[in-house]
Amino acid sequence: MITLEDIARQAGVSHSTVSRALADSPLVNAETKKRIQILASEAGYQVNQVARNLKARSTKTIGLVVPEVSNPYYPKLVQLIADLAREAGYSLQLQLSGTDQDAESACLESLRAQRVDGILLVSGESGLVAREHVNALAASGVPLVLMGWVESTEHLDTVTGDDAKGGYALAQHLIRLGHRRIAILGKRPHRGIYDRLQGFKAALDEAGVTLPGALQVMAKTDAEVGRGVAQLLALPEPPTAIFAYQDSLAALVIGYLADAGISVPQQMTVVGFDNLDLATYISPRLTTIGGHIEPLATQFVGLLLERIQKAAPDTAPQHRVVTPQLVVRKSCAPPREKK
Amino acid sequence: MITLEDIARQAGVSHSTVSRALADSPLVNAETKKRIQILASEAGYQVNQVARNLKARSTKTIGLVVPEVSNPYYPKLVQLIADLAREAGYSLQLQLSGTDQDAESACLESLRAQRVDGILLVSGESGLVAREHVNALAASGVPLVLMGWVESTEHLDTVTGDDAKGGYALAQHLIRLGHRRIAILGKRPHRGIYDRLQGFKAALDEAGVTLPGALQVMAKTDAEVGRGVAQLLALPEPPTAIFAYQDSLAALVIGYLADAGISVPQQMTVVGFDNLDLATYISPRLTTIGGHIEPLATQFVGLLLERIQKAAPDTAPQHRVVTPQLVVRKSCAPPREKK
DNA sequence: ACTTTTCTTGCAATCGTGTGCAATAGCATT
DNA sequence: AATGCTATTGCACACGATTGCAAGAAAAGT
Repeated sequence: MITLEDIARQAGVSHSTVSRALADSPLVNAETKKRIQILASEAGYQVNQVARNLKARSTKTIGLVVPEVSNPYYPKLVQLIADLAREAGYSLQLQLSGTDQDAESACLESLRAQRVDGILLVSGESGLVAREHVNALAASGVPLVLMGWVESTEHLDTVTGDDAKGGYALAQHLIRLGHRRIAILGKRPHRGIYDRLQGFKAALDEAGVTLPGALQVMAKTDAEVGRGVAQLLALPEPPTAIFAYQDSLAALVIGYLADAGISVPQQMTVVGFDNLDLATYISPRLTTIGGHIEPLATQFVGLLLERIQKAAPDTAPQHRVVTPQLVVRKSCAPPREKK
Repeated sequence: MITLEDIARQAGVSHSTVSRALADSPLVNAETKKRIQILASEAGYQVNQVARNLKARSTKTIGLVVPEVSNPYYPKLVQLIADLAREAGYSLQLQLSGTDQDAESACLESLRAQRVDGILLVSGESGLVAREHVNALAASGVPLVLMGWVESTEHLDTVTGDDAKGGYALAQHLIRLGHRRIAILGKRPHRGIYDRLQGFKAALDEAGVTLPGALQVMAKTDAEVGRGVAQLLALPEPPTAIFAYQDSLAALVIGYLADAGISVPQQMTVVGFDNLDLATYISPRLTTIGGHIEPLATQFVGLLLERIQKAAPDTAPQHRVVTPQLVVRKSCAPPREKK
């Protein structure tokens, strides 16, 4: 690999002059500057960022920790974050924390070792696993913003979607359509999911709609979602609408309903949450809650950049909240008349 | 940020000793080693990878260039690559080249500047944009493996899926089911798509099935896919099967068919390509071509690691090909009897 | 007691850039 | 001609870690 020194030798000057020439410093004679620049570009010189980073004590890189990227929610987020980071002149160091317990800590360690300028942490379903690591990082002054629904993080910068409001809007929508027997179906709930449910249930309560236990189904695997759907259909009084609290779940539910010969929305209303691209790929296109991911990404990156660039880092922790909205598509209809 | 020197001062030794102690070198007295290790961990010392990388002239990082991550094909690939890289002890530097023409070059420049140990390049729909950059990189000895369907890359290491075989298998499947009027629908084709079509057409040819121009629809946007579907349905003799050569397209097609009151597979057979998770989310679950992404990722990373670790870098370029397989699900049925 | 070996440690150079400071030369000012 | 100013360049150190080499002490051998 070719260095400043190599160029310097060719040009018959010192490496300092080359460094300055390539930085377009006014401290270099205009002609030699030009000459060096041409020489360097011909030689295919490329600055060694590692050395530069060491000297500059900054890497112009932000670390992004995300549980996985096979779950379609995250890629959308990653794409937005990557674009924003690039715009701001930062590289992205992606770390996938997976579902493994230790991995989240390992990711943070690695990012710290690599001296990223700041860290964006998206906690997974199991919540904030590496709590002590995060606290240590924050204490040592590494800019860090947390996304997600984790408790006891008042001392950290956070960005969160107001899932309760989303759930509320969704329930309201179903009630307005006339539904009274509404089921909830999902995988093991974590904090964010919990908020969705709370909001949803609050709206039901206000409308005087009851939610018997038989209409609340928890499934762990895809196959269990199938069994859950069958279970709901087998009830003496089956629901007229199902709230699957993630779009991918809703897609599965629609699939299993189709297996049972039930068409959506004619015979059953289904709604999801998050408004992933997936929601427009399935048929019927899904009514869901959306519009929050973009502002979440914007706030996420924006807050981190503020922390990185601010000289005074000890302002009070911020908690930014983004409100999602109802996205009405084709998966809902009024309930059929009872016969 | 705390350095070796700081620990050294606390321990009353030189920084060299600390370095050796933390590396668990046998050149340090067992007791002092222990003492230093404890001291360092208490102080929360974390090695500065930037400095270490500079000295080691290696970063234990591989760069991954991917067009985007919002197209569901890529996240699956990224996830697999990330997992493999981590297993091998490498970090991942993700770069999104987007659709912009210059961006691909910029990504490569950036990765080279950061002195990644090797580069994985996935070319986008428009083919290999940064051809001269890639050649320069390869010539300068940076390990680089290319994925994708790009012409004139015999001098580079490549990993490719045998899309022609996939297309062939798909057509065969449709023909066996009895279909004779089969439409092809897709977005602007690039090289990989081209192979899919060639294989597909070859199988049709062999079976003596003709493919009139009216049954080949190209769409640029999602909306045009809708118009394309309408167009096909409006034909005097509409097709009995549609090959949408990406799963996401197939999903859209099924959606538009539903809009027109056509049910899949009873009234129309639809097949896709790639076997994304999406294929099981939509209903009916999609018959498609799959199983290639995992081995693609394995070969991709494996070949790069071989190049990185091999002392002799001038072996002949390799071209690894992965054969995909037919995945039969629920989106196909024999054609209806003509009335 | 003297030499040789073994352990342990520190010195100093290195990786490639960036930059404060000093040095030199050229030119203008008086 | 002496002085001051400016433009240009190089020296040398710093960033934080690794590592070959030498040095010193302790132990062992004769």
